Amino acid sequence: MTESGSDTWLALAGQRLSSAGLKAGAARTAVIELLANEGRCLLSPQEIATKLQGGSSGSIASVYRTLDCLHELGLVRRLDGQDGVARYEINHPGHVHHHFFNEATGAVTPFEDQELDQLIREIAQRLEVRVTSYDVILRGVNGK
Amino acid sequence: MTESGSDTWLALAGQRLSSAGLKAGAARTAVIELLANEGRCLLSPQEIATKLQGGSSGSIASVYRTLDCLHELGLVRRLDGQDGVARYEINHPGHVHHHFFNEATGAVTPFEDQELDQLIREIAQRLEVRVTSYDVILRGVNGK
DNA sequence: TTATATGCAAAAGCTTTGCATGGGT
DNA sequence: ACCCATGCAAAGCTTTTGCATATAA
Repeated sequence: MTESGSDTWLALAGQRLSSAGLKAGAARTAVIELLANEGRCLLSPQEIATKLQGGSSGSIASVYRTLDCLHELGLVRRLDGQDGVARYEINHPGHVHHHFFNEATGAVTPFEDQELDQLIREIAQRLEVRVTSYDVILRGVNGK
Repeated sequence: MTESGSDTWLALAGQRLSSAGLKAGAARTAVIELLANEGRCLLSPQEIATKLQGGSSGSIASVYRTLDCLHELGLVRRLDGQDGVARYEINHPGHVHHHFFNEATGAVTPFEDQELDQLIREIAQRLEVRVTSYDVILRGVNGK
């Protein structure tokens, strides 16, 4: 049985965190495990904190600190929503997806498109820049 | 002499605002004229307010209200930055551009790519959605 | 004259930070 | 032992809102 995406991400996270000289505390571990399980698409810090409220660990401050840290290490992607709330999702190397926001319902639909990713690489070449991250955000409504 | 882009936008803005039953006050007029002159690429509300401080009109509240209003009418585009600040630029119909953020310097480079815009239309079709707005955000550094 | 616009100040959020305590290695 | 992590509460920010006044049409 091949290793699941979550497991590889979890392993990568543990590796990078210890490489950075960081120690595994209860709150950060809880956030990371939550992300590994259900962090595939855009969770807000508040949502994460709420989901963690069952356990004894995971103050809102630690959630923010953990997300900051993971973002700096390239372990999560961050999207800043129009509602002034930042949302995060795990960053799977070589497995990018993008987002369609339904403005009528608020629903978010992730999608992939290799052609799009390829074209962006070409654009980066043309601009003579090295792109370390990118987002494609579509907004609209269903139908047609 | 052909009408400049700013003038067409200014005309369109006046038209849509009055169609919406809104009245032309000093503060909003000042913001709109500023945008027409130098609102091609990503200004923050604070920057706009500062540029307006010379005149007697343009409190920060009115700047926010004006931008909100223009955004609802589709007259400006809005991008939410990673620093928690929303930035606006005039929305030229049929003249989309996107943004490269240099993470080292903070500089923003706008770019256009018709192939990209076309591909996004195709993706919208595939997803069976009607896209009313979209952003492509590149981040990275110069070189290579 | 009536509905909208404006400015000020207060309020509302989200996010960050200081500090004392607890925990990993 | 030493350094990092955590929680709480306070502070910092951007943005929104209430309200009285001024102004466009």
